[in-house]
Amino acid sequence: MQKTARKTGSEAAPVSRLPAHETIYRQLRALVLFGDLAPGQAVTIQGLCERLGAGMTPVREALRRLIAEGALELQGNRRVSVPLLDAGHVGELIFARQWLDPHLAERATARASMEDLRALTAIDNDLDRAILRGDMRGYLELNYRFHRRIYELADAPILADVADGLWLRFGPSLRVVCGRVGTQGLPDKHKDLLAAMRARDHQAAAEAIRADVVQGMEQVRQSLARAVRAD
Amino acid sequence: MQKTARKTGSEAAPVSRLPAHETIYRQLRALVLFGDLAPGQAVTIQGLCERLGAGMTPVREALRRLIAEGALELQGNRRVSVPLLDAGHVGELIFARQWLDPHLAERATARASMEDLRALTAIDNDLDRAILRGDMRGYLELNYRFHRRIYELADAPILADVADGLWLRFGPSLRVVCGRVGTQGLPDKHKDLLAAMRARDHQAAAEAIRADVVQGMEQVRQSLARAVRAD
DNA sequence: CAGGAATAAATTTGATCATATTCTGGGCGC
DNA sequence: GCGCCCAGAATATGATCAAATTTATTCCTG
Repeated sequence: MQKTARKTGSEAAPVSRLPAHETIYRQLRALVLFGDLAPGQAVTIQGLCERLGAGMTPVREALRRLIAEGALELQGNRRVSVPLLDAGHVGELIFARQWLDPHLAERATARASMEDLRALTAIDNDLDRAILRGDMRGYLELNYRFHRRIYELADAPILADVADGLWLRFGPSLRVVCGRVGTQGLPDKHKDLLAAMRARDHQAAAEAIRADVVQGMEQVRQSLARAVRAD
Repeated sequence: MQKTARKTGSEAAPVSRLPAHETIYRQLRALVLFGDLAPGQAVTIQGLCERLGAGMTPVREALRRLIAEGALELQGNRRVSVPLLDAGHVGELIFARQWLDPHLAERATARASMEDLRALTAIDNDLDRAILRGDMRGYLELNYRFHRRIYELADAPILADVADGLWLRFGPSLRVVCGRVGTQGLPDKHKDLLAAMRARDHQAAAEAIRADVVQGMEQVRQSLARAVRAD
């Protein structure tokens, strides 16, 4: 996906060659995905222009993109905000991921090279360290990268796109859960998944990822129900 | 061009107050969905500005949105084109719809009012007339509206969004199929589905929609394989 | 006279455009 | 064939216009 096709051997400035709307998009996406923007929070175009130090055209384009992906929503009249999920929405996300993630994990199990598995294991080890460190942001990023890597390995671009889009929808709420529970309370099934992938056991891989997804998403659902009750 | 609304006391123009980027998006979306743009065809911003009689900022925003939804793709350099599907992509779409559409149909069956069912039946009757008339564009639009209505009735906004996004991806190719086969060669299972929904038979509704989806998508896959062979 | 609701000014924010700048790709001369 | 240059297209800016929310005022009622 790197479009830094220079014919010169050394690339001194690979990042500045990216269009501004692309870099803005990535920054904004990270802001949503890792919870720097809270659910329900309103975002303004001009506020983002100042915050990210950019003109308004690139910001507007990035916003349209995020809105189309469901990461942001425009409420009634032209205002943009981070979506607030209710129990029904989380139920939809659970249903979707419970079907999508196992399928992609099966495909990834069939296709992953030893090198891929090593890289995946390395991410998971970093993830464990982030948990022990109590580094919530690191946990969120590495957990995302772990699942994202599996999507990429599945070699199914459309389904991977869909799965990736789902992450953008519950990212902000996941951050809220971590804020309540702490990183300790979020065990995962990554070890089971990695073992199954190494053994090329499709069935076990699908079951491991299903358990991981359900566990994490149910925690989001319950945390959300608790928030409503406390309201 | 629709700026006919004055700020005079009487509010006579409720609809024309839509932003330009929104109307541009809808026009462009229809262009993609109903095959006025062929797969592989390149689109230029300035060309669209002239074609739709709009400034370039709204066009750019609409394009970003369509690209994010997978309806268009930007190839390495900054050119934008209608995606060309291969067999693998169609396989992914079949897999996704085979799971998503039955689920949404089940939910719609549980929730649809008699009024909803009458409206759905009316759409299907119009669809039949379009087929008899040999009106391909009408067929494509009404078939889409039929399925789209079911998504809406399911009361699952996120899953409906995902399903809707899938349509944007195979819309152009569906048009190509119709161009080869003609409207006669595309029977559907809508009658079975409507009967099942009237009887509130979830199981039968899911099965009917599954058959409809598989039948239609397999035709796309085969037509596409034939195109490759002829290439 | 006080409280409140409706209305009108003001400010904030979004939408659009015209234009300047940068980048890509192709043609021409060497 | 290789490199330079030019046309065309995309990107990005800031100004300007319009809409919506907020704030302030006023008038009516109890």
